[in-house]
Amino acid sequence: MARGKVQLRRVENPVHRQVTFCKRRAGLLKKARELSVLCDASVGIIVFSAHGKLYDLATTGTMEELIERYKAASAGEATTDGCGRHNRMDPKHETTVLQQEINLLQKGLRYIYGNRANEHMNVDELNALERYLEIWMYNTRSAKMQIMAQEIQALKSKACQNPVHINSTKTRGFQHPFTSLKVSACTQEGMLKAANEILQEKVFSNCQLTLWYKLQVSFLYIMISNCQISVSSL
Amino acid sequence: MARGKVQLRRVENPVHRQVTFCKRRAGLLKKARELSVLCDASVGIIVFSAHGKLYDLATTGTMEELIERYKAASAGEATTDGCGRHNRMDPKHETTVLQQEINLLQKGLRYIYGNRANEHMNVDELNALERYLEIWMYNTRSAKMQIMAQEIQALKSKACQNPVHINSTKTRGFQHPFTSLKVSACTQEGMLKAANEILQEKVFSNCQLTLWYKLQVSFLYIMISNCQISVSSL
DNA sequence: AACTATTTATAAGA
DNA sequence: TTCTTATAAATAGTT
Repeated sequence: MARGKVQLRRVENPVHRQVTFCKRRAGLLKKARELSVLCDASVGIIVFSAHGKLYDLATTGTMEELIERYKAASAGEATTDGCGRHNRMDPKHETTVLQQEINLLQKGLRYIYGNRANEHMNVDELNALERYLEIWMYNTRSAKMQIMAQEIQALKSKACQNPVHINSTKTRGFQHPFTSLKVSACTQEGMLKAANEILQEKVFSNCQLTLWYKLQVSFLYIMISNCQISVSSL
Repeated sequence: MARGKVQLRRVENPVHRQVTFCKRRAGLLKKARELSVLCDASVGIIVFSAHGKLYDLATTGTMEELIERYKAASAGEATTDGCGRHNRMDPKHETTVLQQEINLLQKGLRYIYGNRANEHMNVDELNALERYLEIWMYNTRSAKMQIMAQEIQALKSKACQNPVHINSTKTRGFQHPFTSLKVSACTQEGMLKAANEILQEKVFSNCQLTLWYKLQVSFLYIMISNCQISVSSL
C-alpha cells in the first residue's frame, strides 16, 4: 500500500514475504481488535504461517469458546455428529485417561514450538521410539491385511456363486517386531484370517488397550489429515 | 480513518455501528485474504456480530480443518512446563477445552471402536500411513546415528587431548533400514549433549522443515513420553 | 450504496 | 527486527 501498488499474488522474495507477513498479520489483528471494540463484535482469528507457526487472536473470551460458539452457530448441517457416543468405559475413567493423553499431546507439541531447551531426547529414548514405531507399523500392516482379508472373503463368496478365477493381490512381507518372525509377502487366506483374529481379539476388543495404542491410532488419524495439509501447502 | 479520527471505543449510534460493522468486517476479510495470498499463510476468521450473527472465512480448506489444526498447534504453544502465563486458571474453561480435545481424540479413536463405516480407512490410506511410518522410522534411526557418529567424534578428539581410557556403555545395536549398516551404540554424557544440539540445530531450526516432518518429531516425543506413562500406569 | 476527505496501513529503503 | 516515509488503501461522515 505504499511506495508501490501491491499485486495480489504471492510475494516471491522470501525476505519480503516474511516482512510482509509480519506487518500484515499485525495489521490484521489490529483491525480485528478495532472491529470488536467499535462494533461490539466477537472476533477470532487463526493464522498459520507458511511454515506452520500459529498466531491467533480472540477478542472475546478464549479461542476455544469462540470455536464452540462457531460450531454451534454453523451447525444445522452436521449429520450424525456429536451424539455418536459409545459408552464402553466408565466416563469418568475415560476422561481421566484422555486427560493423560491430552497432557502428553501438549507436552509433545510443546517440543516443536520454542522451549526446546527443556526437552531433551537421548539415544535411549530414540531407541524406545524406534521400537514403538516398529509396533505401530506392524499394527498398521495388520489393519491393512484385515481389510484385504475382508475383500478376499467377499470375492470368495461371490466366486462361489459365480465360478470365476480369483487373482490374489500381492503385498509386501512384514516382520513382527518382537519375535523376529519373518513372514513372506503374500495374501494367503489363512494369514489374513490370522491377522484378522489377532486384530479383533487381541488388539481391538481387548479392554486393556494401553494408552500407547490408543494414542497410536489417534495420531494415525491426525497424520493422515495432516498429510493432505502438507501436500496442499508446500 | 476518514473525515475524522476514530475513537477506539464502541460506536454508540446503532445505525453508525451497524454500518461500521459491515464496512470493517468486509475490510477485515479482505485483509485476511490478502495476507493469505501474499504470504502463503492460512487464515481463519470467525466474527460474531453483537446480535450473534456469524460471519466466517477460511482461506485454506475449511474452517473445521483450521480449527483442528489450531487445536493441535495451540496444545503445544503452552509456555514453560506447567506454570506458564494463563495455564490452569478457570476450571470451567479448562473443562470446556478438555472436552474439545477429547472430542478430537475420540474422532481418531473412533476408528478402532465400531463406527468404521463412518471413519473409513481404506487400503490406500493404510499404505500411505505405512510409508510415512517407514520414513519416520528411517529418520529416527538416522538421528540416532548422527548422534552416535558425533559422539564418537567427540570421544576421539577427547581421547587425543586426554589419554584416558573410555569405557563405552553398551546398548542395543541398531540397523539402518535402508543400508543394512549395523552400528553399535554407546551412551556417554556428551552424547546426550550432542543429541540435543543436533536436534535443535539441524532438525528444528531449519525453516524449511515440512509440516509433516515437524509432526513426526512432535509425535516422536509424545510417544516417548507416553512410553513412560504406559509403563508406570500398567 | 456512492462519494471524498482524511486517517491508516504498509512497501520499500535504511 | 525496527524506523522512516512516500503512497496505496481503508473508511467516517456525508449525500
